[in-house]
Order: sequence, then structure tokens, then C-alpha cells
Amino acid sequence: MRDRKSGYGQCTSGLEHACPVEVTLDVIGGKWKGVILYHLLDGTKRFNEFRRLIPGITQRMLTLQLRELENDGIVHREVYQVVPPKVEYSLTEFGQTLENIIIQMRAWGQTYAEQVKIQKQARTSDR
Amino acid sequence: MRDRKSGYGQCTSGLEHACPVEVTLDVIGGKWKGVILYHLLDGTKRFNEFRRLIPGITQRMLTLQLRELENDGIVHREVYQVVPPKVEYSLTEFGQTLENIIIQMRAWGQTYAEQVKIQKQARTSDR
DNA sequence: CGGCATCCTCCTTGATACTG
DNA sequence: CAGTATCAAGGAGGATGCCG
Repeated sequence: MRDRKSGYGQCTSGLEHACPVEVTLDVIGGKWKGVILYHLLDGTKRFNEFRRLIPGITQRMLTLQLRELENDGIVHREVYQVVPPKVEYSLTEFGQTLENIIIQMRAWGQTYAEQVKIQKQARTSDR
Repeated sequence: MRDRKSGYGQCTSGLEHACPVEVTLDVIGGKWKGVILYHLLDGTKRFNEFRRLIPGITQRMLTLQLRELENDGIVHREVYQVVPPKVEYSLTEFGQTLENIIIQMRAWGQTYAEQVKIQKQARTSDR
């Protein structure tokens, strides 16, 4: 496997990220992870709660993205052995270290959503 | 080509991002945009300079990702009509509004790269 | 309720070759 | 140097069905 840890600036496309920004994006950059984390900012959520909050997502993708976040130690999955089944998702302590970033991304998105839309449209019209 | 633009699966309606975090990730979340922006933090870069800084990227992907960033008004592309050709990329004023986020992501990645790696490995070995 | 397994499609990316 | 063009492959993601 190719390896380069020499500190600065290099990045592989594989699992070894030499570039710190990529490390972060690898964790929060999945297709739906942004929204999921966004909703977790204000507390624990259940599986179907996410499905209501994120209408566009499929069951499959919700599961996969939650598993990855769980995997990376960002999200905690608490299973209650009751009938009917109940599963709650929340940020782990580690996940909470991301809160500032999520909040900043939320703020940026809120502030510039319109401008981004305008930029994209300008280009869309010339496709 | 453009990342999560085509068609389905946005936050709520197809046209608008209802979730601000997604807006931001749509702009910076492309496969190589993180690294590109990371390198642009310390100034203007030329095309082949990126290729040196990001060994894993192909010419094609570099072009595509730069075009999208340009498209979204994040990156400025300055073409000098000289021989040999010279093109310089830099952050636009708008792009500079992302600097804090990139810097935070860089900091998080630096701090937690090791932990992320450990988490992933732990889970991998437990399958 | 909260999943997992399967199948299948189309987007994304890579490889390669060519150009102003 | 800084790209574009084309083709091919792999995988991300959707649809559907079944299960504890």
C-alpha cells in the first residue's frame, strides 16, 4: 500500500488521509450524514423520526449512513429490548467534538443558501 | 459531474435544500474539494501545482472539481494569455467566507485523525 | 418498529488519447 | 502547461420483499 505521512498536503484517495480536511469530510461528508448530524444537534432521535425529518431518504440509506456514523464513533445506537422495538440514536462524546463544525456549516448554509442557488442557476442556464 | 445535483434525494423537495448543513456540504463535500480548498488556504495555485500537491487525483477530476468550485463562485480562475499557458486558481471573496469552516475541519482532522482510524479499524476487525 | 438481503440502474470516476 | 474527448467499469443508491 502506498504510504505517505510526510506531514503536509498530500492526500491519497484510499483509507489513509494525509490531509486533515479530508479526514473530517470522510466522517461527515456522506450523502446524508450532514442532515443526520444536523438533526442530532438538538437531541436523540429514533429511526422513524429521521425518516419523517428527512423525507427524501430511503430506509436503506438511513441505515447505511447511521451505521457508518456509528462505526466512526460519532453516533451512539441504543437498542431497547421492548415490543415494539425501539432504537435511539444520539451523538457520542466523540461526536460532540464535531458540534462546532456542524453548527458553523449550518450557519454558513443559512447565510449563503440563496447565493449558492444563484451561482448554480447562472451556470445551469448555460448547460 | 456535479455532485449531488441530479434529481432525487435532496432534503425535502428536489429543488431546494431545506437543511443548511447540506447546502454547505454540497459546496465543499465533493470528493476532492476538501483537499483543493485546503491547499487554497495558503494562496493561489496553478493547475499542475495541484497535481503535485494531490498525487492521487487525475487530470480529469481536478478539472471537474475546480470547475464546480468555480461554478459555485468559490474559486476564481485566472487565465494568462501567454506561452506556455498559465492558469491560476484562488479563493474568491465568497470562497473566503468558507475559510473558517475549512480551518476548523483541518483542525478537527489533525486532532482526531488517529481516533477516526482506530474506530474504523476496531469495527473492521469485529466483522 | 427497525431493520437486512437482493437485484438492478445509472452516476461517478478512472484510463487513455488527443489538442491549443 | 492546461486542459478536452471518449469509453469502460465499479459502486453508490433506489425499489422491493422478508424478518425478529
